[in-house]
This record gives sequence, C-alpha cells and structure tokens, in this order.
Amino acid sequence: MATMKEIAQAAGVSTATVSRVLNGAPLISAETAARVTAVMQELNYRPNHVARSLRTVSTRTLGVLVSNVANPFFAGLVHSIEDSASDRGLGLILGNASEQPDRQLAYLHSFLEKQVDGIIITPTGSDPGWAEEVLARKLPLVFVDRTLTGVDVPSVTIDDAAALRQLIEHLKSEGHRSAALITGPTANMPIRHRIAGFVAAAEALDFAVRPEHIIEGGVSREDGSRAVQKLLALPGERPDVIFTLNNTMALGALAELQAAGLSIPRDIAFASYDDSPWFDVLTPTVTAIAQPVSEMGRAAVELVSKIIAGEEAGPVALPATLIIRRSSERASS
Amino acid sequence: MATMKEIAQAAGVSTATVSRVLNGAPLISAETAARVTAVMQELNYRPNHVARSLRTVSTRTLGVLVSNVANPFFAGLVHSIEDSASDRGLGLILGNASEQPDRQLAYLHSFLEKQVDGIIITPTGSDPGWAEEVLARKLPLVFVDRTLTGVDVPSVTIDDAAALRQLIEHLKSEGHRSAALITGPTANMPIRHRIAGFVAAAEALDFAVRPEHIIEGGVSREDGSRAVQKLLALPGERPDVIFTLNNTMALGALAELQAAGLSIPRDIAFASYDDSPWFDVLTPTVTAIAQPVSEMGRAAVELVSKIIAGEEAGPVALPATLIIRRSSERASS
DNA sequence: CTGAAAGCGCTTACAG
DNA sequence: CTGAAAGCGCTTACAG
Repeated sequence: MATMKEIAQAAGVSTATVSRVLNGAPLISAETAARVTAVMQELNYRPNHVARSLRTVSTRTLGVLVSNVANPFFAGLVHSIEDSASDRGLGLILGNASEQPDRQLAYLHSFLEKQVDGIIITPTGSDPGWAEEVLARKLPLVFVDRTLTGVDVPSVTIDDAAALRQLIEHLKSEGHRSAALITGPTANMPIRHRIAGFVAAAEALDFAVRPEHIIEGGVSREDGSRAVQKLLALPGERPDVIFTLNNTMALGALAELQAAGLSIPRDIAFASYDDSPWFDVLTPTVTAIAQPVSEMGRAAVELVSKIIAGEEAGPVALPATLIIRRSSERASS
Repeated sequence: MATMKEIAQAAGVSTATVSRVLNGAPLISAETAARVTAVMQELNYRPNHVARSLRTVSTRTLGVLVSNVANPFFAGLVHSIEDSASDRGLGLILGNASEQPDRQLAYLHSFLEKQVDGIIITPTGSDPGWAEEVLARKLPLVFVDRTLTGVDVPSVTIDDAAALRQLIEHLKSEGHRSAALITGPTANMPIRHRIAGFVAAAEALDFAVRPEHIIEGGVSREDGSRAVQKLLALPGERPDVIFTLNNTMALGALAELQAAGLSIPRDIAFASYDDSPWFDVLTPTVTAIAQPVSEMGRAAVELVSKIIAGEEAGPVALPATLIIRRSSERASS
C-alpha cells in the first residue's frame, strides 16, 4: 500500500503538500494539485485513516450500542442510525449488549479505546456508573429509547401518553371494558412509562385493568407465551383485551392464544406496542402503537453530532401513533 | 485522558515497561507489574487503540458490508457475525449498500482506509472490480450468501438443491401439479441458483412450472404484491402453488392474495424461501425453506479469521432445510 | 505557495 | 528484567 511519503517522492513534493492536496487545503497551486492527484490515482493511494485519527484526535466514527439486535425494533434503529450517520460521513462501530450489562460495559470500554467521536446507546441495566466515566472523558453520549436516572445525558425518547389514551378510547368505543397488560422488563424506563401511561389512561377513562391482569413479561417470544398461559390460568373473568408491550412478545402471545383455541377478536381482543410489517397480514390484522423508529435514529445521530460540534442539544421526545386494525374490534358485531 | 507516558512517569518506569505490562509480555518482575497496574487503575487508564493499531498494523476490526439491512435475512446475518466476532475479540464496522453498488464501493474504500483486518461482504451488483483491488492489497475477503464470478474469493453459501427438491416432492404428494415462481433480482447468484434448483427439481419430478409463471420479483414487499397482481391477471389456468424467493416478498404476496379474496391453501397454496418467526403465527402457517443464518455468520467469521491467520480456507456450503406447514396442504382434504 | 520538523500514543528490536 | 530510541503514517504550526 502506497503511503503519503511515496506519493510525495513520486510527485517531487513534501508530504505536507500531499496532505494539503488530500484535504483540499487552500493556497495550493493548481498544477501542483493536479500532479499530486495524478500520482495518487496512479499508485491507487488510500490515506491511512488510523494515522490520520491519531494525529487529528478525531475518528469520524460513532459507537452504537443496542440492548439486543435480535429485537426487530433495535435492528431497525441500527439501520436508521447507519443511514443518518452515513449521510454525515460518519462511520459506525456496532455493539450488542444482548441485555447483559457486562457485555455492554466491555463494548463501552472498547469504544473508549477506539477513540470514537461519540456514543449512541440504548442502555441496558440501571447502573449509570459507566455513563459517568464516559461523561468524565467529555465524550459525547446520547441515550435512545431507554434512559437512565442519575445522569444528565440528552436522550431521544417516545412520548406515548396520547397514543395510549387513544388506544383505551378506541377499545371503549368498541365495547370492551377491561384489559390485561403483558409488560416488558420493568427495569427499563420506557416500559415503566408505558405501564404508567396505560394504567393512567385506563383509570381516567374508567376502563378496568385489574392488578392481577398486569403480568410481567419480558423481551422474547417465550415471555409472551408464558404470560398468556399464566393469564388464561387465572381464576375469575377473562379480560376483554390483551395488550403486549412489544411485538416479539406479541408473536408468542398470539401463537399461545391460537393454541388455546381462542379466536381474536371474538373470544378476546388483542393489541400490541411496536408495529410490525406482519401485523397487517395476520388474521386478524393487529392493532398496534407504532414507534417512529427512523425518526428516532435520525434524531439520535443529529443529537450526538450537535454535541460533537459543541452546540446546545436538548432532549427529543417523538410521538407514538395508534394504528387501528381488526384485532381490537368489538366481539359481537 | 491519561496516556502511557503519564502512567510511566507516575509509576517511575519507562513507557516500554508500561506497554509490556499492558500486553502481558513475559520477563516483567511481579512487583513492577503490580505497581504499574495499580497506577493504571488509579488514573483510569485506557490504552489508545488507534495508536496501537498504527504501530502494530492490525486493528482487530472486521468490515461487514451487507446488501440491505432492511431485509431481515441480512439483519440476522449481521447479528450472527457480530456475535461470533465478539467471541473472538474482533470489533465490527458496519456498512449497508442498500443494494446500490456505488454505496458499496464507498464503504469498501472507507474499510480500506480504516485498515480493517478483513472484510465480510454480501456483494451487491455483479462487477468484481472492487474485489480485485481488495485482493491486490492482500486484505482477507469473504463472500457470504451472494458470490461474484471472475474472482477467487472464499465464500459461505447455501446448498438448497436438496431442500428445493423436497419441496417439490412435498407439493406433489399433497396433490399439487403446478407452481408459479416469484423470483428475486436475477442479478444475484443465489437467486439464479434457487431458480435453477427449483426448475430442475420440477422437471425431474414432472411438476409443471410454465415459463410465464416464472415472474421476476425483487427484494421488497411491493415487489411481492406486484408479482402476484401480474400473475393473477394472466390468462389461462392458475398454478396450484405460489413460491416466493424471499420472505419480504412473501409479505406482499400474502397481503395481495388476501386482498384478492383467495384463501390459502384452498384456492391456491403457498410457500416461501427464507423462514420468518411470523410464519407459524399466520393463518395458515406458511411452509418455508429456511436458511441457517446463524451458522452462515459464524462460518463467515471463522473463514475470515483463518485467512487473517494465514491458514488455508476453502469455501463453505451449508444446507437449507424445508419446513412444512399448512399453507402448502392439499386443496381439498 | 511550499517545506522542514515536531508530534499524536503506542510497540519493539536492540542493548545492557 | 528494563530503558533509550526509532518509527508507524499522517497533520499542522512555523518559516520563508
């Protein structure tokens, strides 16, 4: 691989001049620039980004650390972040915590060592210790989706209070009177928000959500199945509606309801947080609260770019939207 | 951020010694090692990976470039590659060509400049020119899923001849006699393989696939819808089965069949290449040929690691498997 | 408009 | 067992 020194020799100039041509610095004579450029092309020169980074103390690279790429929501987020970063000429180093705080910490350290210019993270676990270390190094940091209390970090979150309220209103208008809620891991801030929002809206609208019908689920398909099994085994009246707090659990819940021979929405209605492209091919199509994934990714990149540039950057909250489909229709039409 | 020099000063040793302690070099006295380690901890030292890479000419980083992360198959592949790479202590720089050769080329160049230790790619387009450039630099390169003719690059591919034949056998045994094939982009090698494999198996087993029933689809949901519309508008007898060559198109095809009021498998049977977790929640559940995505990612990382280590590394072909569900059952039972 | 020189933070033969 | 010194490939004040 040709180095800058070789280019300089071949073009009969100093490396300083080659560097200036490469970076489009002003005050270079047109003919020098042309000659150097020609030599670079001829020798198929590629600048060594590692050397450049060491010198300029900037890698033009973002570290992106998600809680679990197996979850389509996070995969979509990575996609959108990749898109926006590439638009800005920023590269991406990818990390996946798989919901394990120690894996998250290992990635974080590798991000620090690799001198990333900024970090976008959906934090896993609730210990904000690592964030303080990152902040102490003055490294731009942004939370997406999930947040952590106890540290002052700008974030991109979802405002779903309105959508949750609309969901309850819709369910009521269809004649439903009670719901079960299958939650995600309550350690996560947005999950707690969703639960609180759902319960608050239900209370305000006089819609029944019995305490035993709030079942702690998780993040996987199996968590969804298990929660439905648990729910169906409960004594007393069955709720009119089941609402799952993410679409991976919806998958398990729907399979379980089918296995139990229950027809949706005739025997029980259904809705889920997180939309999925499959929701309008399922029978029945599935009512969902959709998160603006692309916008979240774009906003996160914008936020971290601003911080890198030393600009002011406040938190961003993006609205979720209710998408009404057939799974939440009234039982008897 | 503390540097090695500061650690050396604080510990009263040279930077060479600090470096040796850091890298666990032999021949260091236990007390020196202990003292240096203590200082590193105290000052919260993180080695600068950029400086290290410049010196050692190794970044311990892989460039991963997929054709389209929006496709769940590629997203799964990235996940699996990330997993295996992390097990081996390798970092990941992610690129997404979005099926555009010029975007692919831009990422490739950035990988070269960032001095990645190896590249795993699902090539987009059919021009192998860029691969020659990579190979000329002696940079380890591995193809996954897709391959390119005209260059000698080890690859991880799918052997689906047997699965395709089993599919035809199954369809026949269910009483079906003819099928339509909705293809992906025929510019891609594995797509051409799938088409050839399907057609060959059909011929061998005397199963009808009329030329006009081989419809060029694409990669998106819309491509799937469009192909089904085209198929249904065709004069003459309808095929007994529709087979789509990826699950994103299956989504569009299924929606379109529903919209047309056709019941599966009563009016027309259905199967798709690429499994999806949603396929066994759909009504009916969908027969599919599944690719071993995790194994593919793992094999790709293994392959590139071997080449980096200077070992021999031949191509890997992994078998696809047929998963029979209800969408391909006989029409009248 | 261009060059000589210093330096980014490490690693590694070479001595001792 | 440890240190002095060179050097990886760039960029950038400082001179001229």
